[in-house]
Amino acid sequence: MSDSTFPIGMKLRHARKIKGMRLCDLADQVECSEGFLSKLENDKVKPSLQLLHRIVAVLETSISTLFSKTDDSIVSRAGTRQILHTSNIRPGEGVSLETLISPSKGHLLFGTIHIVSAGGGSSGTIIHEGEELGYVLEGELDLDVDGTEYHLMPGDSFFFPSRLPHGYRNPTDKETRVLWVNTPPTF
Amino acid sequence: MSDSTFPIGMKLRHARKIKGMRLCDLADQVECSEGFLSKLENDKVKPSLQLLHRIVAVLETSISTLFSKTDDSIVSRAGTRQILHTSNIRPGEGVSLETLISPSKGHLLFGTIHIVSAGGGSSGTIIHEGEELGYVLEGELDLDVDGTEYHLMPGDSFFFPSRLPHGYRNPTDKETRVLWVNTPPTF
DNA sequence: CTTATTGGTCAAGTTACTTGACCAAGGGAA
DNA sequence: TTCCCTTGGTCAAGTAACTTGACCAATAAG
Repeated sequence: MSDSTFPIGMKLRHARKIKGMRLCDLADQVECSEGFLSKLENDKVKPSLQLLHRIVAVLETSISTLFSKTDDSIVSRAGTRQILHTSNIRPGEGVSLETLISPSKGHLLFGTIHIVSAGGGSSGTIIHEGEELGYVLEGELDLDVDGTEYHLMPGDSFFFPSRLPHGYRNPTDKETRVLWVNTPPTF
Repeated sequence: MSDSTFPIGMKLRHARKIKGMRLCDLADQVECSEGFLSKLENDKVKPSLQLLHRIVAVLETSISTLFSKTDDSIVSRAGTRQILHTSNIRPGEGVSLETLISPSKGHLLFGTIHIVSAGGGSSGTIIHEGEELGYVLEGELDLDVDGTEYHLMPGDSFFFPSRLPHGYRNPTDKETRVLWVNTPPTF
């Protein structure tokens, strides 16, 4: 039973929740039984590779993501974290990401510190599934969610479903740092 | 019915969930019916002030907190947030939770600021499903995860699967504030 | 050809919450 | 007083979503 079973249940459940599906919805689309999916999400059965394939297809994730080892460095120290510059990827945005959780996929949570330089901001309002939670550590931020703009000061926080179109900008001439957590990386 | 009823239902539900109580548990302690509490949390009835008093006593919140205006669901401002006291923790070991996410059902993310008073901390290492992410805003924290202790300073962060036994303590004589996000909301 | 094991199905059970029917107590107005 | 009506509840049946146990077809092994 529970020999060397890799615990993918929780990840599957999360992937399903992200899509707002019930077990019966998923069972419907995957064409298997609801009960089996329940047992699967509770790590009480092992699925066939074929079935698993159909499941990850519907949930829009991948088997490799599912089985990737979740990084176990528990604590990350201030100043020691990997910093990614989005301008290396898409030029001219002036946003850096300090990774709180090593983005080794398969996590349910994803956390970064958005370091938004003066005048910088996000570009394309990315719309995806999941939820976003943020907390302004330092500086100010103009956050635009679903057409409404919010001016945030240190200590303010925000929360919204990722499906709402959203973007942000730092209107000041000082750097802004925002702790940003969202559900899953979708890698 | 829904005339000028201030919507306290969700806040009550949230306060209850924080304490890990079911409707029947609360009904038991408050000495009223489960059904009435359900309707109350769904803003379908108005309670007597007496009953409400007993409820907030058990949930360790206050009527004034309950009726304080929570602004828009997306942004919550520093200093305006609901504060809950956890007391399934040993008495006198002050930990308060400042809720970042205005309580609503079905969220994937749950975020609070743990305000740990000098010498305070969690007691029973609670084990549940999901993942935990934290960031020390201010003060210091001794975090114990799966038998290993970490001493955290401001700006340090941590991340671990909730299934690992964990607890924390503030070893200093200054208040510590930790931004804490987890998934799923404590059920 | 038996006998086990694997990968499932199906329907009954459980949990936690919700809802509708009802009811006792108090407070006017006639 | 009696009648009615609102308020603040109770109680038990209903429901949504998940879980579990019994079982079964199709290989695989002896």
